[in-house]
Amino acid sequence: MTEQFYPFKEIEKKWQKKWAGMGLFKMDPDSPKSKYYCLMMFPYPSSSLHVGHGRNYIIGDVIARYKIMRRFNVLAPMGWDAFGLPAENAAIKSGIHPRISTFKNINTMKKQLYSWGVGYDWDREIASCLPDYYKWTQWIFLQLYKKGLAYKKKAFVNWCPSCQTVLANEQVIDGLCERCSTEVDLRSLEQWFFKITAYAQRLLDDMELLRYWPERVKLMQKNWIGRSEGVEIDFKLEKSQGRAPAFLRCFTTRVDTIYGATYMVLAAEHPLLENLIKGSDKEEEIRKFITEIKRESLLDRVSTDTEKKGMFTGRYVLNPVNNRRLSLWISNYVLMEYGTGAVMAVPAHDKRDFEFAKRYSLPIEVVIDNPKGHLDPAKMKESYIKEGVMVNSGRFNAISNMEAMSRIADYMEKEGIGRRVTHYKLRDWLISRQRYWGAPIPVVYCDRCGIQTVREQDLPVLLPEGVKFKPHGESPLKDVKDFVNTTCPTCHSKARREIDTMDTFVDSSWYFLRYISPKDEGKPFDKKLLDKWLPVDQYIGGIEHAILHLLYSRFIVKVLYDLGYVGFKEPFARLFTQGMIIKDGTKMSKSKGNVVSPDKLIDRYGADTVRFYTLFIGPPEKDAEWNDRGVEGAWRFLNRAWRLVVSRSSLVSRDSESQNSDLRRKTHATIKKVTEDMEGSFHFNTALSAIMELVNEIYAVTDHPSTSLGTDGPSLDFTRDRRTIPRLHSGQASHELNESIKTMIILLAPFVPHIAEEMWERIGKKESVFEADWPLCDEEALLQDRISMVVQVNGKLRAKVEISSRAGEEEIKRAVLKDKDVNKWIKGKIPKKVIIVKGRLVNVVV
RNA sequence: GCCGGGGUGGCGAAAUUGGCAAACGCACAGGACUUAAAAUCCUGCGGCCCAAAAGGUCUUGAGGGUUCGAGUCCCUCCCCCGGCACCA
Repeated sequence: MTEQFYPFKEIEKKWQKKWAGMGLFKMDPDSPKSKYYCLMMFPYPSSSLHVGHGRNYIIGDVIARYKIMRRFNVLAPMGWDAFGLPAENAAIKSGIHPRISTFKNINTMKKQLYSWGVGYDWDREIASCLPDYYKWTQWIFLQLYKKGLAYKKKAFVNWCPSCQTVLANEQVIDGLCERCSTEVDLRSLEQWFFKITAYAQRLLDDMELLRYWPERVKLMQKNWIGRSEGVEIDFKLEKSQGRAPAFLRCFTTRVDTIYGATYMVLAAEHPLLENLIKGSDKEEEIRKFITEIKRESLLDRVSTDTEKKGMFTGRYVLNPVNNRRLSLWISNYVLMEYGTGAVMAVPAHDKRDFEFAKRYSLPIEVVIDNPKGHLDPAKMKESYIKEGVMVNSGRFNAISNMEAMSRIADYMEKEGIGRRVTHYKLRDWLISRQRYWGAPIPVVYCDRCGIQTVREQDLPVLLPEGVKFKPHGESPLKDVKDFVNTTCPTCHSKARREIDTMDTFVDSSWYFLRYISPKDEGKPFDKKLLDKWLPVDQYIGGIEHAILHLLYSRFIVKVLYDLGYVGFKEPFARLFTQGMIIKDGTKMSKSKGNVVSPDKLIDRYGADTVRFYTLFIGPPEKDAEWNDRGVEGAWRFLNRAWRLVVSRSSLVSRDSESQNSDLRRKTHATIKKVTEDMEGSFHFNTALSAIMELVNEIYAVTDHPSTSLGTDGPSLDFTRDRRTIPRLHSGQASHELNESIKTMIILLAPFVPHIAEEMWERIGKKESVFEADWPLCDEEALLQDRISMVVQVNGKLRAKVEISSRAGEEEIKRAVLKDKDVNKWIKGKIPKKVIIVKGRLVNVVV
């Protein structure tokens, strides 16, 4: 008895072994071919992968395999983002060291990747938790420190009470911890920062180099960096004396509205506030109010829904353009983190100022009038923030507010009352973590010499093994005496080590550089090699890293560029962000219990079926709903293609000339479509559809026992099986049929590599299908003698006309106007116009 | 609130970028093969009118517009998803 279905188990094992043996994914450093660096975001080693994760690796594998077939020298490495909280949290519960659980997980995941048929150059594997890797993470810290880009300061930082550590701004989502969704506190702590703000402008400017990044990712980064241009203006304090400041500086992007300022507001954290209220008769009351605001949670503080509360300080400032006296307020709606912590309030033209003014009955003055209807402050229901004409603004009246914006700024700079400045929302990157499972920050504190960095030759600062994991608000490393107690690298007297570890995003901000020389013990990377291999040609990963990882990596590479370590400004030339796999309406997660494990599916249908379905489910950049029935369809198709090959020796087309040329046309149209999808959009779903159409066509032009000769004809493996197989009357397969089957196999290879290899072998090929030439589309084959043109009458589809493909416009027109269906609709009227779209359509207008 | 991305059959989705809407697949229905089932092969499969066929007619979130022709372009509006958000 022959197999009921294609024997995927043997096939997959066989070819996975062969690829490893032949070094299909080994990058050849001496190859003369052009390089292609195909990179997938390295995963965090969690317990196991589900089919949603699989999508990422399968997409990358398809691209890598395609590029191998196109004769590129492909680098497709894999590694592990192996430091991080989940392993440490598990350790707290189970007592098992994070290193052990991490490597156990790595092993599981590696097996899964292998069983998917996903290939990598495993000789280049890295894990960020290994000393030979984090040594260089620490080295990068030292380079930033030397450049003044790593610094320690006391600041209000985000603290997650559950994770017991600080978090970067980027790791706080809606005031909650990105990891555990616990509400984040603000704490004043001394912490290490990377000065990413020094690169804000360049991170913006260099987006020009990111032509092949998704627009939305660039927009998200732009938004996050949040550049805004405006004017800083000094407002003199009325009756300033004693320790009270002489003036208050505020920032505005709407300097055109300055004549409409009716009060000023300070943030509760404003550093000059203390001296302003001292001695005021309501000092106590104000102080109480300030404390109250400061106690508001971060969440409330930054929410637009939070009620605006304010209190008058009893003081006044003077508007420098018109000397108007403005009352000075404190409110929760002004934040110290942005601008100067002081805002000139223009209720007529700012939503928040309007709300506040209404609540505290502060004056509203219109200075930009609506050209569509005069604004009356007494009747306004909301602020007017659109463009308009300047009014009540002294010498700037009657011009457009857009023009006034630059003219007022000019005037202020000339008079020395204000100057143009640019602000960014981007904050410096807080990299200290009070946790164990991370790279130690290579810093030593000496009572005599102060902060000292560890010397490069003393790296790595090893993470000690014997540690109590339970967090207590400070790094668990604090309790490891052998670790903490050290000597000062400068004066050799007793000193203490920094006990915080680095944010794991530091590890992942440079890993793609290490793949180029992963075993180099003397340096983190080799500039010459790096400049050859970078930037990454294709980076593939999830959209969730649009800001965090992708922004940090860009920053670190720019720093390394400035230091002369690398010769490129951007790490990733092309970025592809794949969509999530959804199940039952939400993304797969263990806690929701909706994960689909690939292992069972691979066991039942084989890796190729799972790959096929994952790729066929929809365009890879979009989210897609997983449907187990769809897997069945992929399985059916692969068997259908398989039967074509195993019965091929007895397969012949019906002997018609025209069918042969139809088949050849379909074959070459498929080559064209698949190649376009591979080179352009990565829309593998349509590429696979096209191959399915080709298979359908092959079936259509061959005969089947059930419809023709029954049991006559050459016998073959499958005849005892009752299944219908395509087969011939007699004779041999036509050249066209052979070509189409061969083409089908090659085109399928990047997507379903195991079955493609086996089919390739079964049609008598000795070499691997990945060594075969990718077929070229013969444009000539696409041409047809006669084509069918669609005919519309007044834009409505009314007929189809068969005509020579070489027919000129006149000939087409004649043929169309002769057609009886067309005439039925023209009803003797004279055509006003006949529009001809060549090769496509004719529209007769009457 | 601002900025993106969407809305097409019962479902996943296609549509050479302004030219036959629904390719390809799933589900479903009918047929062939089978004692039977599974598998396989073939056929059908947006709505409405018509007994059926032929034919007609409507249909891409809603409404309007541009055009010989609109899923695709423009305007107004509704809904879903994502990002940012008292950012001055």
